[in-house]
Amino acid sequence: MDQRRSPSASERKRDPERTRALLLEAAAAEFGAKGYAATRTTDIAARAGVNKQLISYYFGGKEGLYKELATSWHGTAAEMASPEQPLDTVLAGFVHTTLTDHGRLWAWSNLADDSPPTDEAFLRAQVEQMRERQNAGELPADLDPGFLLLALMAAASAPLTLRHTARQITGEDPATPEFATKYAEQLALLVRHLSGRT
Amino acid sequence: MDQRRSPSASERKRDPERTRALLLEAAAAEFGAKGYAATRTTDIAARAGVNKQLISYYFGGKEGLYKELATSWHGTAAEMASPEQPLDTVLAGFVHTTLTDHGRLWAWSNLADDSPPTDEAFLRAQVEQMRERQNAGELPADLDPGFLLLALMAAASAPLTLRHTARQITGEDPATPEFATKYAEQLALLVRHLSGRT
DNA sequence: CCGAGTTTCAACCGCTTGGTTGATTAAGTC
DNA sequence: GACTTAATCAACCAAGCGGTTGAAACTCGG
Repeated sequence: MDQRRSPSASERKRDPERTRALLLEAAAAEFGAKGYAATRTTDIAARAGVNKQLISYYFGGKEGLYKELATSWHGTAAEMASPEQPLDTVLAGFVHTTLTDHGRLWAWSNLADDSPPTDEAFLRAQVEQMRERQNAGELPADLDPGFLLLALMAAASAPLTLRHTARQITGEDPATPEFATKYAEQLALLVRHLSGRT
Repeated sequence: MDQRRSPSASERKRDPERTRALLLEAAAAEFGAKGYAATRTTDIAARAGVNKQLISYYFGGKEGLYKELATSWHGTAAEMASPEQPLDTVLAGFVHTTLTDHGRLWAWSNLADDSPPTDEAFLRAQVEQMRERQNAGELPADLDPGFLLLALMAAASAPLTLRHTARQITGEDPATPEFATKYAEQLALLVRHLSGRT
């Protein structure tokens, strides 16, 4: 399986792990760009630079590849769940994941009926964090923490979920780091108003 | 559906307008539920209760049907653009369009690369309205009105764009009128905090 | 350097897709 | 009531889909 040995490894001709990684990366890009249904396995293989049969060989087909991605996403989400950082930093991090292939994949899977990448633990932790921020006076206490989290997450992912609308409103391409940074700053200002401090 | 005609209309055998309407309605439901790529013309025809060839006959195919829907949506959006209503009312209206087939269609088209339903005039008017609300002290003036509008629209459509996430956070089905009402109330509270009034 | 096992690929397959065809039925006209 | 036009349908089709096959290319222990 994994003979990740030192010598002659740099330009190995056959390298299954590298092939797997290439396929996962390519699949994230394709699925993220067009959604599951519109994605062609041929395109994934072409982007990865390998034969399309390898999708079946390594992942058991298109769906297996998709599910592997959906689960691997959990890790990405969790590492962003900074425990006690200021809220605007957390939001900024969230805004920036908007630009990644995994972020786009997450948006697609939220709309579709298919298996949602259930990372309930992560979400529960985030709700709890909201409640703490409310207790600390950082956020208004009369709001339901769950709904508040939902609204903030949705607002943060606007460049992704409302991509065309965002472009029409601002005249800029929302899929750029510059846009994300600027938008995150505005969100920081917004939550500052929420906390009562002008 | 609506047989609003006087003579012998109740059970007409051939009725092209009715057929067109049935197809449009069915297409909105199917496209809204699964997105363009995953929708099968056979399913649309079956839901409408007509032969699938009529899609080509009346709309020139699947894509023509989709585009017809995308343009007809503009009207729906515009009528919601209430000129001088309180902001929370506007937001509540927006939250509730989340439940409609057209709303779901809008969400899908925002993610996809395909022709965005450009209703620029509507959006420009909304931005201008934001600016007025800022001048009136209803909203903080140090925020960019475009970004503010974007954030509020994204937050309002959270039950739609972050459907699974919303369900996991709240434990309820976000696609119900009850949820929309409750969520709209929370948003109203939120914007009240934004305006500075506790 | 050989043989066993792994990794890769070109070619192919059955199925589903969106769309078309040609015929059938109803409505309007004189 | 024959003729024309519009509306509807069942059957069919080429193209594209995801997936499989069987063998070639490679790696590595002996």
